Amino acid sequence: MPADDLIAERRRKLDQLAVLGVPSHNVDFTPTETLDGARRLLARMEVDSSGASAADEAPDGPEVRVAGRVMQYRLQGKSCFVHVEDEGERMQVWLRLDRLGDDEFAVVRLLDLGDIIGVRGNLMRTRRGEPTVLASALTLLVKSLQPPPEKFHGLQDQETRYRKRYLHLLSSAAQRRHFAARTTVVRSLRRTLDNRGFMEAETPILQPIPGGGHALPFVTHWNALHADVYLRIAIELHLKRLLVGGYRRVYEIGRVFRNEGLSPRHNPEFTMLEAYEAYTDYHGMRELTESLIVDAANALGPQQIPEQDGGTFPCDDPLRRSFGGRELSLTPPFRCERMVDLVAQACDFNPVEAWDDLPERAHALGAPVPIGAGAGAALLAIYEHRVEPELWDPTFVLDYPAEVSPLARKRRDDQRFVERFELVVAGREVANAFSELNDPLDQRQRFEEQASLRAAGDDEAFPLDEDFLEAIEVGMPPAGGLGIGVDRLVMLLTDAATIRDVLLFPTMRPRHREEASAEDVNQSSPPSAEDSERP
RNA sequence: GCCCCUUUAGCUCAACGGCAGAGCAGCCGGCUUUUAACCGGUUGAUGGAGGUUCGAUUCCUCCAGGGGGCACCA
Repeated sequence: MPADDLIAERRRKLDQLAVLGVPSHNVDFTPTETLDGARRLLARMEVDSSGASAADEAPDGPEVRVAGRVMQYRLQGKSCFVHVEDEGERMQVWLRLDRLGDDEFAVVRLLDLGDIIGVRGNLMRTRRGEPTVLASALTLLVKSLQPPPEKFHGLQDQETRYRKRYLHLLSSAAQRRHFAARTTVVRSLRRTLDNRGFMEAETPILQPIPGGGHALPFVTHWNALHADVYLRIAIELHLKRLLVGGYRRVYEIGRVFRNEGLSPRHNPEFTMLEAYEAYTDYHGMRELTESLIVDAANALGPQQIPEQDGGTFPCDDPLRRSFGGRELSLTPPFRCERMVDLVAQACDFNPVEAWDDLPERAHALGAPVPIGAGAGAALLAIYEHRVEPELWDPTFVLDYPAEVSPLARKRRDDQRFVERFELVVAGREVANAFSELNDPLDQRQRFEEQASLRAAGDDEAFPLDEDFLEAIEVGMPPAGGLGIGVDRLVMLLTDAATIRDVLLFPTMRPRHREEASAEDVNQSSPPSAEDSERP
């Protein structure tokens, strides 16, 4: 039956309800118990009465009011069982003609899966032992006009799951728990930072010059100024300005936007945590990173972890987790290695000694090196090609080539490297941090190197940001800075295979060409500034 | 951007190139302790456009969406 017919059928029921004088949307119903609370109340009552009233001829238990969405509906003549669901809990409701009377039972006959109802009634157990509210009054709170997903198999279609997440969520308690876990992680990140005296800041998303990361920005248009502006690709440069302004510890958890394709690990908009602390360096950030991750894992609690024979066993240590069918240990302290040492172990040469040969060696190893790349970029390419995918348990990879780190402070003992680490877990980068460059002369020089890369065609090289340089010239305290891809961290901690499984509303292509062109029309004739003047 | 897979009823799934089936949901009828309730009846579909063929859900081409991989990317 076409969807339109199913909707028409439900609208027909609205008309019938109107004839009965029953509003389709009611607001004056206040539950006395959550479904879980009602269940516990029943259990408590049974304990208090020493089980004496558990017999099937038992009188009614305490009266409650509960509400929820109708997920199952079993009408049998003059009696009807429904399961309502709310906050991930389900509870059976028993609607009987002899309790409700003809008028309200007529409403029962017009119920559909997906409706939201409120029930006043008494707690009891049915013959099969199921906790049940035996209804003495029924209030239709919301009539649903759309057919819900299949009640047993749920919503299987990946595309619909992503595009209509509300359907996915309402048909799957497991999904709701999954996304609640994301909130638990984010809340834990904030708590860890707040406890350490960090101040949460909100900095601009619309920026005249996008900076702080290697990425292409989205461009948008500011009508009033007849000027293009960019959506931020990183938070970094504004948080550093706040250090100049005198805050000692600042952070932001917010959305950044990168003009890239989609993949299981990439969404064009994603959530970044960046934190900056004065008078410390990347070693301080290392300690902070470890705490953030350990705290988040502990906040999530234990998880089933995989066994060699393919099974799983429950483990009460939240730091022993499962990812992709393999055990992952987040037990601190995390391993800590210099990039050059890791490369030396994986290949049979010392990259520091072979410095000038690195582009050639990278090429020989099949590591993709950008054209015109120097030794530093080649070292990074070798590392990413040969080492990074093999790192499983958390590993801090220290001391990146200066060439690929234009915002990090150089090592005093070797100017070819900067004080920077990335934390790699399960072959993926989860965090990136460095001792922040606060020498304006060095910073200007690095920007100029980037500018020449830009001129050579690297459109992801950093643009020179004069306003930022001016801020650094005022004087930024020595500081450590940290960035964590929150979505990827959540993936790790919740064993999610794709970033879309940790984003409530992942970016999707417009479904039809018509949709896309409709947006084009809007963009080509935006409302003028005069038309949209605020009151 | 490239390669592979995929798209059948509102949902979940079938169908050697030969009349497109089922379960759930819906509709009609029955049923006052059901549990994916049950019983009888019933409505409803091949992503879009071409092509090959007597005949296309099936084979081919193109387009669109989705999934996976590569590349880009952190």
